Amino acid sequence: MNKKNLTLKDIAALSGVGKSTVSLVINKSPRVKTATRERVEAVIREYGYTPSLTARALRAQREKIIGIIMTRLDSAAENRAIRAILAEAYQAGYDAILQESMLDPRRLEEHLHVLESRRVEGVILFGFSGMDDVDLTPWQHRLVLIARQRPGFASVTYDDSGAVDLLMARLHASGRRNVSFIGVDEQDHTTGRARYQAYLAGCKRYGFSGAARLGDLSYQSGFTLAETLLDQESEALICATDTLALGALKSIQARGLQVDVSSIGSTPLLAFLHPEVTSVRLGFAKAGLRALHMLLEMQHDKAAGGQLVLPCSLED
Amino acid sequence: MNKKNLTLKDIAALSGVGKSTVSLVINKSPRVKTATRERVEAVIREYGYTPSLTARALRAQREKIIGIIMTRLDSAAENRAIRAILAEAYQAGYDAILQESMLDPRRLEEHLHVLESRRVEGVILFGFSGMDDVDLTPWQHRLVLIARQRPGFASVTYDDSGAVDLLMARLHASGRRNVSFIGVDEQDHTTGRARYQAYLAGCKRYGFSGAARLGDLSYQSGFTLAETLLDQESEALICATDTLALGALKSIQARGLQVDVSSIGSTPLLAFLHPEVTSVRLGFAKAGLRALHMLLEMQHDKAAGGQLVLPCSLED
DNA sequence: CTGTTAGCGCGTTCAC
DNA sequence: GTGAACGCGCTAACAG
Repeated sequence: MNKKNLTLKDIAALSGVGKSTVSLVINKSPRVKTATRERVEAVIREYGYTPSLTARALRAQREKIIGIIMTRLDSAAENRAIRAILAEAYQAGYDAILQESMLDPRRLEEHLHVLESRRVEGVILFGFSGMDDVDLTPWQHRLVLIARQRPGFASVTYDDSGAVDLLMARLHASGRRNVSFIGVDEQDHTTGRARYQAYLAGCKRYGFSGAARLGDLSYQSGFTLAETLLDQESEALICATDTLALGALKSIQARGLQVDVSSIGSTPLLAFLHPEVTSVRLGFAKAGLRALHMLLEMQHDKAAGGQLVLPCSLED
Repeated sequence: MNKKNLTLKDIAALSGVGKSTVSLVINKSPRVKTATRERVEAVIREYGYTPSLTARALRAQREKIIGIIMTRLDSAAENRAIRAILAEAYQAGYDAILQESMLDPRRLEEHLHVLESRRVEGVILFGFSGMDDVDLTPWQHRLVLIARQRPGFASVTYDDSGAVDLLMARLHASGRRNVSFIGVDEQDHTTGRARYQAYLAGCKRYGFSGAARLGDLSYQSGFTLAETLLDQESEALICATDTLALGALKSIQARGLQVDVSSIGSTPLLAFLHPEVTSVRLGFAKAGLRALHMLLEMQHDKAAGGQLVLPCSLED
């Protein structure tokens, strides 16, 4: 009853041919007589045989698997990137092993080790601040970083300062003078420092007044910071992420303030709850796609890769 | 330079012993002289050798991999379950291949086929309405369904009607008489029909008046339905999911209605944005955990499994 | 041109 | 502590 997994050899016996003939049939080699092919195919269908990718991988010295290490499963941004990656990888015949680093370098190391054991062909790694000490050298030519750069490594990054610039320019154009900012601690080099510094630079350039507060990535943080940062005088607020914006907007709404809020991420949820908010699209899905493409190219050409900075945009 | 993957054989040669000795060392067999063991271990460390799980799996006839097929990567509920599963699976030495069905039975079939090729040990499948025609027989003893039952299959389901009952009882206790409902089309048997029917039954039991509207799972739908369903007279509203509640609350807030809203899911986001809302915890994380445990037990004991219905709760 | 035999890839296991 | 067989599919070389 428990139809134990059939093997190529079994199929060969059942259809009265040699192992290799079955293999040829499976791999659609034209060098098999049609009659034979059909007989073998019939047997395969009848017994529901599926060749073992494990054996194939062993033989081919090549697992068609990639590892994806995200920081957090519930990051909306990474989610969108992953979705694009999974779909595309699937098309290319790859499967993905998913892991979560939880921003913990130790966990990252462990995960990389597992992926090494599995002989995955490549890794897509969502970078985070604490990972700078992790040695990625063994992966140099089969790893693509997302959201973070490292010399000598392929990467796809978002245009953090460009995104802030877009928002600042827009506020300048609409005549704002007072522009505040809610962001993330500068220990986070991208979402944190880069966006904050871009804000500071923009203030100088456009002559904006306004204050800034930095916290963590949670909406709670957005709320708390907004509470102390904003008052009746506040004209405009830029949030480093949509999540922060969601928190800040709660405070704004509760106090009935009139503030022009804009943020970065362009999450569907934010667009739904607060359509009046301008949010920059960083291109998460595209980032995932490009990262995967890079990775696949790097298989064939070690020189491929490079550091791609994705353009951001305001349009829908 | 390209330190190609070393094999057990290489290590054996480098340390001047036989393949099997290296294998014994790796597997911590006590039958190796300490001196030899240390020499081999030194070589392994020096060259950074990692045994191939692929080869091991082929030999052992057993891949320590499970497949997880979720409906949508961005489902907060599934996300929480997955997170629990990944962490626990990792502890047990398993890795997970993740796939997204997008509620499409065809995609589900394809994914199962891939998992079959990979010879995964088991599958955790997040059920959905359109999947009834998909033949799961070959997976009968190595698959656990979540959020959906099927005769003869192991499953972990949420207590849909129990959750609604909790909310209805609470409203009854606080003296409500007019209770409306926003749900999901009955084609969805669990989130849709079960919760809706529980609402109808509750109305009869407690003598509630109130109307209901069904739509899809989006917050847009929640909003739209609330717009037509609620008015100044509305006392209380039950939403089949937190997402719907989020949509409905937007309408409620915009119109300044006073409605006691409750829902099912207990998402952190909802708790943050609308702490006044009562939301039932269905136990997503626990569901994931239990599903994984079932699956692992089923490896050893075909008879394990069964249909577990998770209790829901109101407390934090 | 069609199909078979043999050996590989890599870690495990068992008899010697 | 070791060689050899094994698990499964691929493929070069070879026979009909």
